[in-house]
Amino acid sequence: MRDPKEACEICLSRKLSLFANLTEEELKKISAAKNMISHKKGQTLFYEGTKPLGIFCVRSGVVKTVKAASNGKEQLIHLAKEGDFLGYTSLLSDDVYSSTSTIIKDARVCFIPKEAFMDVLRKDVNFHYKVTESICRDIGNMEERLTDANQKSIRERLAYVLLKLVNTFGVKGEKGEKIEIVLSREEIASLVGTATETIIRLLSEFKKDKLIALQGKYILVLDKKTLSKVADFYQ
Amino acid sequence: MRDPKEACEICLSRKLSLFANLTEEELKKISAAKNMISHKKGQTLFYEGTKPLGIFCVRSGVVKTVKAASNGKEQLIHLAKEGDFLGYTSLLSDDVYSSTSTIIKDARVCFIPKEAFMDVLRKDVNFHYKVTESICRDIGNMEERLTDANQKSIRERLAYVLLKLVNTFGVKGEKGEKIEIVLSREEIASLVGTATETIIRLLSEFKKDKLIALQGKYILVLDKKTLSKVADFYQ
DNA sequence: TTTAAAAACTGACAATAATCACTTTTCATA
DNA sequence: TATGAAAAGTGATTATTGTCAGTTTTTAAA
Repeated sequence: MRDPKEACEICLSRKLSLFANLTEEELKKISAAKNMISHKKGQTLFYEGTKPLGIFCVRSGVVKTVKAASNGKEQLIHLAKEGDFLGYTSLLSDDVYSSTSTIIKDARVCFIPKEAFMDVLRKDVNFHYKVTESICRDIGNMEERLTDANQKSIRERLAYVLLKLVNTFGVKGEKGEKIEIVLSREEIASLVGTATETIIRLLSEFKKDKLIALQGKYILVLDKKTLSKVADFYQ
Repeated sequence: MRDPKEACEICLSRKLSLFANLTEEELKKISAAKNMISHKKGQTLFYEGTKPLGIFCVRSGVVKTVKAASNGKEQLIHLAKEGDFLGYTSLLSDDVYSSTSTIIKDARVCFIPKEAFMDVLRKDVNFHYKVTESICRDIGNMEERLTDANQKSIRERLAYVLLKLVNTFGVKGEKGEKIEIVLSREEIASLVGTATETIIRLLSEFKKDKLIALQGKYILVLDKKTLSKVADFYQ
């Protein structure tokens, strides 16, 4: 569904994004070129293997990015929220999308065509710097995730993933912090890199140990401190 | 050991690097600011957690980059050879080094101080593009590695690592391709993300199955086709 | 409200990989 | 070339995780 545009100049999510410090003029250019589209859970923004024609900027909602392994399994690479850009690394390396992005919480997403984006990148050195800086930070994060994936047990990794989720999507309540995003057991499994059944079993162990609680579809993190310990060391 | 400088202008490795298309003037600036240092196997270029003061460019030899997991284990992140840059993502994200880089094959490495590097980056938009493009490609590679790490068995991953090594360091011989780099079983284990004993056992299986052969310290890849199959599917 | 499908969950079992406690081989150097 | 240390290799055992074959619960739509 194509929405009436909301100008980038007045967009609140923008403040959180790489566009935070663009000039009025640059924002107008992008606003003029972009589309804002409302998406329902389950809709897909782009598919692995197709060619990027621009970049996506999340106004609201949550988008998951998934990569297919050559043996058919799937890896959840990233969860994008308000202010996050999607698909720009493929655009910038002039490659096809390395992964598929799908809405998992109803979202409004702006699409900015390649030319408008590249134009700002070309003309605004500060913006280019910010982009570079952000990508370099991503590399650091990926190195850490790779290290964890290879050197830690599933139990440690799940604990770590829960802590990351609570950092990004956590909302403090009376008892513990609620992860304000619904992920199926299968999706958590694909994020951690394990079988769905293993996630189910570990979550109920964590629950038994009072590290987490379940509130309907949501996970409440009760004991971050102990969870951090579980994430770091074989107990 | 500090060496007499070899000017970037006449450096053969440069053609393989991100510096390939710099102007004469830019190269002179960098040449003037840099140091070339010869390193023996085992010496370390920089340590995880320290602040980058510039970037490293490999003239010859091989450098491994290793990251410590929070549980004390180690992950081999990258093997850099002639023409490869090291430490620039940490520099560009204004962060401490996320990993440690150590020589594993006697090397000559140039150190380019931050200011000289940033100066070229600031003034030469094309160079900045090339850097961005390269980092974005790295992101794609890391996504693939993460997916493999999480979704594949050790056997598949070892097969995949051997294929990657032969692509990068392979030299064709009469029978198969020789991986022209000496890695200990422990280092291969840290690259694949498993125990040393597991690597030893799998390598001798691969040898038994005539996928590889051992020639002293070197590994010969005999059957890339079957190895690719092993890398992709549970047999 | 019924009903079919999807998701969550459980238990048994098998497979994979880690760990430990060695032996053997290789290598550097005294 | 002797020798001690490091690396490679082996075997037995255990722990972890995956797979399969279900049941139960939840959800969405008729």
